[in-house]
Amino acid sequence: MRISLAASQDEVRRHNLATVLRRLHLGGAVSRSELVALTGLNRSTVGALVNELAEQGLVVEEPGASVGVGRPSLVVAVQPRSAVVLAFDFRVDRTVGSVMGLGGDMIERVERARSQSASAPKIAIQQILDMTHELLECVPEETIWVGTGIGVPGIVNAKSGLVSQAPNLGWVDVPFEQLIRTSMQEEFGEVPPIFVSNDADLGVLAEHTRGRAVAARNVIYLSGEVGIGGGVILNGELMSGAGGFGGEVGHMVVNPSGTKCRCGSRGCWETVIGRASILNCIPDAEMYGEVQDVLTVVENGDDEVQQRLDSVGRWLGIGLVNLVNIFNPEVIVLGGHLGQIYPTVASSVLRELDNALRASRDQVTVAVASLRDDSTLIGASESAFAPLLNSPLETLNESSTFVAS
Amino acid sequence: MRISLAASQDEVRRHNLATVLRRLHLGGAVSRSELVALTGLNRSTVGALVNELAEQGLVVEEPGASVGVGRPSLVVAVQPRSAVVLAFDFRVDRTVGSVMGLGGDMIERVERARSQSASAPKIAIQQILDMTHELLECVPEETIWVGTGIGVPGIVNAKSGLVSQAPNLGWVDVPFEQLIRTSMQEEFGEVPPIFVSNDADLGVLAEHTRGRAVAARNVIYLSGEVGIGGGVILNGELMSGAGGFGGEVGHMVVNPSGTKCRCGSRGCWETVIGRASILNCIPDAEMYGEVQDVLTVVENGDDEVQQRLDSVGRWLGIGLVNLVNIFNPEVIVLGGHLGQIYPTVASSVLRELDNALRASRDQVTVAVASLRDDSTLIGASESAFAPLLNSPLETLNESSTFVAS
DNA sequence: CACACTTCATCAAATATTTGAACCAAAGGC
DNA sequence: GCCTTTGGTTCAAATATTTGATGAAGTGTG
Repeated sequence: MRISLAASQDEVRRHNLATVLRRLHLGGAVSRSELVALTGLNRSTVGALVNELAEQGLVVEEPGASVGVGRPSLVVAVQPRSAVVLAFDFRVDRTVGSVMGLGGDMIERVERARSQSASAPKIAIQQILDMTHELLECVPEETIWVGTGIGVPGIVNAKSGLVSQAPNLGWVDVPFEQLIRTSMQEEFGEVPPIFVSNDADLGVLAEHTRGRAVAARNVIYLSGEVGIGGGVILNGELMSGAGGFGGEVGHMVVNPSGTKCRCGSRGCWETVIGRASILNCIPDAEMYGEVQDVLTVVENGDDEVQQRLDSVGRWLGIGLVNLVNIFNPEVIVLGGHLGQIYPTVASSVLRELDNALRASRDQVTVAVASLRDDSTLIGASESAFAPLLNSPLETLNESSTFVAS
Repeated sequence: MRISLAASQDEVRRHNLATVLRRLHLGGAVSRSELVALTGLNRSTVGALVNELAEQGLVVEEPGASVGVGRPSLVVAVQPRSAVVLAFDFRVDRTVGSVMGLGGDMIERVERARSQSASAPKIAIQQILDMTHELLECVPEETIWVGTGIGVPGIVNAKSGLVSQAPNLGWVDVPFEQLIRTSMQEEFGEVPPIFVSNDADLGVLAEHTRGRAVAARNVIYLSGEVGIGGGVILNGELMSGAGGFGGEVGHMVVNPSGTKCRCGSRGCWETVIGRASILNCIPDAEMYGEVQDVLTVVENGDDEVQQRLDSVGRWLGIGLVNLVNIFNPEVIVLGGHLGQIYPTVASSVLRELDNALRASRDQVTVAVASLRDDSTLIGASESAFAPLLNSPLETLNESSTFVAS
């Protein structure tokens, strides 16, 4: 039987160091004395920890402005250019890439279109390599590259980096992480770890750490891209499931007598609230239209289209009832086209939501993603920062060879 | 913003002590050297930890049988009578109570029937008090009573012990924990902590710690009592949600055009796989029949009833598809009447289950609860042992006044 | 039956980390 | 200009794990 590993003394040090660095990365600059209050540690200990992080170049200390009587406390902040990650949001029609500094600074952001036919892994990887070159040039010297995070719209085993299924890309069992790693190694030599994850999982991570759901510990994020992806955070931790495939709420069956879904099942949620369902609200829009077109028509007072859109809203609500009953979350964050249409259909959604069990219904809020188009991108960067935030010294040591440019 | 509390040295000690005791409680007796291997700690450290637990009377050491060359290692085992908990499974038609010793020993088990009309909290509490008297008499002197766990078929906030809704009992917003505590205090003086939880949450806890799903870290338990309850363990931890109301999968809508559910919604899973759906497979059974009656009819070769039961099986499968897609669990454990009918309808269930996403489908196993009728009871005892297993010394100290009898 | 060999428990010393107190530095208030 | 308050620094004390040495308790072999 497995047993949670026992802790030793260096574990304590590592944990405390990680706690301090994570606080600075997520919450921004704070004074030393606030750190003392937040961590519950002794002044001396906090001092030692901050000094260690400062020696590593990860943080800087500056005299703070005096707020009242007494000696002003030193304000400690992360050094955004000390360690960076590369983040990619690999979408169906384009790839977005960025360099993010410690603390969440977006140092550079580039976007490259990609025709739907050019989704073959080989081409995809070449594109990412090109962008990597471009992005790394924006990083000052001496900066350490600690990792790369990539979001993919498909079913991904985050541990192995294997993309099991990505219907919108036409991928099946693509060992994406491995492919990227070998290509990068050919080009750059040894590279820091690469993390491939489901886009919605990264979306919820981002909205939880820097978006609409920072205050909540139980969050559901729904990505409306082409299909419907889902990411779930429970008790502050990303839900992954046995193989990292958890959270595929788009293929929750809400209407067993409904239309066939490409997953093989019938009446999946995706079939009634996916992008196509919204475009279908106006005639002939399915192939070329945009979600915004539908919203414009509604704004112009077309009652029939409004009613069709409300129907989508009702289905959205029906699925949300299930999620609320199952997860009892504090916040449900809607991204992509779901976030776009929500203001218009909110009343329909909320009316359905009242069918949820009262106790859970009372605790939940439905909201639109506040990071907008960058949820996945930011989540990707957070996933790549995770090792550094979990064990700063060790990760820095291992990554110290990856000095950018 | 919240921050995970930093660790100090005594935290380490507490954690290691807890690790060792938990291993002994869950996995039974092991030699000291095996503990060294399991925990990764040093021989000396393990020795010190075991000694401390032995001083507290929680464990005993005995010379082990020699298995090969070399000095035989001491075998360390829990002292089942050192610390006990009371566990109650509060059902619709009866209450089951037991005293459990450390290590999971069932020292005594009693059962009291209760007419459905006698479910008023006042009567319920009197029954529990009576049983408490009876159970405590079975405990040797000097034994420390560290807590009481109670499973209730309803929506419970485990933190506050408030039963928000328990339709089968007719309860709404009953502060069960508080009521029991005050009554117990009147009778016994100060008493150790009382934990009230949802019955299915305790079911999954039990099957995960001592039942069908010990090897898995992602488990779903479905209790088929009157309605359908659900308990979920993710990454080894019980999923609770924001208010402890999570896991109510019985009210997942699987058929929006279906029949009205008593929760107010329409087409909940409970309406198609609840006890009533099964009894409805044979005529006039709804009010007085037993699930076993239906199975007997099927065994006798009644094709029509078999087909009706298969239909229930299909609905079971449809809901499981959702759960598999959403949670990606390793094991789904069926309890209560769902466990009873499963052998008969397995093929129907599994056929539907093939509609789940392949990656998740391949990883999941459907099984019948191995603890049978005692899942909730055993889970209740584990919930009451939790504080002791998390911080042995502190809990023992606080509980030391509650010497049984 | 004695001796070598293996494995394990125990003890003292070493190491590492947090804690707490004393002391000093820096600001505001009177 | 002095006092009070707040906070950083330094150093000894306390505590937990690890290391290494030593002896104990078995098996196996000649």
